[in-house]
Amino acid sequence: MEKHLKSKVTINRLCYKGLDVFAQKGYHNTNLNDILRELCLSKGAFYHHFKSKEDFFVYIVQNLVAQKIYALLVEPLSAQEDPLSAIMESLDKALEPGKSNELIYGFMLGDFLTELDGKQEQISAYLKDILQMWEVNMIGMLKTGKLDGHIARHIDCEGVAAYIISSYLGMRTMKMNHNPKQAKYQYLQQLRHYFNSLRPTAVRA
Amino acid sequence: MEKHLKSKVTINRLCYKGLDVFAQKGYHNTNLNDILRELCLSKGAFYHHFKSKEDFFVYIVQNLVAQKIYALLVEPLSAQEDPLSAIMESLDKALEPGKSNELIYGFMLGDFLTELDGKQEQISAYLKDILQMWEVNMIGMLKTGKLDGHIARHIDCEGVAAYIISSYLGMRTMKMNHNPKQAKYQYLQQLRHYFNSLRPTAVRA
DNA sequence: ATGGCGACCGACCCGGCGGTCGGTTTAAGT
DNA sequence: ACTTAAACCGACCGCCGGGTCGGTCGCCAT
Repeated sequence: MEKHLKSKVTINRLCYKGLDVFAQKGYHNTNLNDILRELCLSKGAFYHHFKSKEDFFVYIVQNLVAQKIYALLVEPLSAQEDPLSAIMESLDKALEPGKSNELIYGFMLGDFLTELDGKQEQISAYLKDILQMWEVNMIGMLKTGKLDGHIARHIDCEGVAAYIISSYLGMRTMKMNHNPKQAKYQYLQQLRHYFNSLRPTAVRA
Repeated sequence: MEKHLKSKVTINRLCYKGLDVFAQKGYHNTNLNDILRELCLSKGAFYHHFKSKEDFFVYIVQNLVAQKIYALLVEPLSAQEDPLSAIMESLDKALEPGKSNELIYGFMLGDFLTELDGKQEQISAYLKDILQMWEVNMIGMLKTGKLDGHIARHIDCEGVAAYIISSYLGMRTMKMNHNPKQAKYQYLQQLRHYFNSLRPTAVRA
């Protein structure tokens, strides 16, 4: 039974380190040797647990990334009655300069998609699935929010969700070097302006 | 003198095809052989004109991409007195499903940056320069627009510019597969809402 | 103890691709 | 006409990195 445990530990070490390196360098730029050297593991160990580099990556995406996205960005949307406040708060939290510095899960989704779309359709399908999970959930919340009077009736919820996610993903590309603190503040500030334009009282423009 | 001309023609063919392939497949995924085969040129021809793949790429970015960005997204900002209308119109035009289908120059800037940042600092510096040219220009226009009463006085122009560009870049990542017509419409619609929240009359929210 | 199997090792293979280099063609100068 | 150098050719190199494979070690069941 200790065998089984050791296996799990190794797989976990591989995945977390893999996520780290993939997030930093992208899929193609990452080579297994580097990961393995840092973990003091061999090629054999890797290919004992994973079928290929692609298999490895997909495993990471479907487990670590998807879970984190859900916990950070999807699930919190149901916490409040007002969807715009809920979105605001979830993004605020998601942009908190986290523990393992710079591992902002929403961002890397966009990065991977950008890199792999076109080529590697297989993989990007999984990535798109995750993004879509986020999107449809947000749309749903916006729609109920509209019924509850938190959002003006003429607003296109699909468009709003797409716009929010777009700005969130694009922010990473823009503000990579700058200090994250200020970038976050600026971003949330503008988002707040935008949200105000969606409120029922702010109709007529 | 015909020699010189022929050289220019070859360089042009290489660059346009290169831009095309780079935009589709990204920097690392693109290999020179493919480009050369399609153009019926040899390795020798390529390395006669360019020092390396990186040199080639930078040349394309600094010439074709930078010029196009300027013509499409920077220069039009000065065309109107109201910066928000000018930005709106420039993005509208930039998103027009263009001639050589799918060659949306603003997008590929973001794509390249996403792929190359971290690794390839050299190249991404050039990319960032172009983005920044766009950004500072937009900020300038917003500030004069504020003085002219087109924008509310409490608005943070830097934040607005960053937010606009972010949403523009991020939109590509999100809406890659969907029909561009609808995506464009949705995007511009939301941008309009956002812009309304920046107007002086729309203050108080 | 012993057989077996799962975890792991690391030398090796091999294809792809960036880059090189000696050679050939062709246009331009004299 | 002869030279010169440019544009261009394409076989070749060498490295890098994903993937393979025969082998070792040690836990566990019988």
